[in-house]
Amino acid sequence: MIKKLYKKLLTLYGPQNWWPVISNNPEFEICIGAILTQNTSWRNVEKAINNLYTKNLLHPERILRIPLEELSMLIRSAGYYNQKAQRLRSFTRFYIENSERLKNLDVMDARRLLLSIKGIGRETADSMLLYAFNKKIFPVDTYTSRLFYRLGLVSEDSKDKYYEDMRLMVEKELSNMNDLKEFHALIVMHGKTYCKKKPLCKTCPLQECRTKDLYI
DNA sequence: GGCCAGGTGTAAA
DNA sequence: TTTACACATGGC
Repeated sequence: MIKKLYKKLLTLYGPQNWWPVISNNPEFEICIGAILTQNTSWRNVEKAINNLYTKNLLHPERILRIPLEELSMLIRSAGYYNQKAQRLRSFTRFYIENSERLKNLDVMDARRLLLSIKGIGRETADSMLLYAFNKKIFPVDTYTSRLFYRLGLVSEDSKDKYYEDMRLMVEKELSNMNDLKEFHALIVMHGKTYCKKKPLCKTCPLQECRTKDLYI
């Protein structure tokens, strides 16, 4: 089922080639982006990342050197800027100390480590692990939860409640790293296009969805 | 002008 | 253990 859905989305939208980066420091930039995009549209995040890039701040040591208030203003467009500036800091401090160790750890050990940082929840941790550290894990986001519910794969649209179930469903069927990256990106693309909170089912190209009564 | 976006932490029930 | 709320800008 998952694999079929993946193929379908791939045919519909083509490879997404996530995660988009602009600096020569993808690993750190992706982690920063993962924090900034928490409950925020990527469009708003891009502006913030561009600001950081322009000021040459997409480096752990540099980003720690500017005043917190200045950092907040640079990422203003990404929303929750006071909170996120603090989160960027605490993550970066962790990153400087642990990034090398992270690379050598088993996925789940690395995950536990990331989750111990304040401001890094499951989705953010899993996004970092997959896209920045190239570890095989599937990040479940709001679009995944919504789509899986509408497909009847989970009994309600609750990301928190079924996070691990949905993650494992995917990891069970997709073992290739690139497939995991693409699938997550494709779900977001499809979500932004059709599978919105106010669904565009009439025109949604996913037959498997349209035939379900649940897909409302 | 309201709704929503690639969530997370905390406090109350 | 679940639920409610704070955090906040910008596009449609």
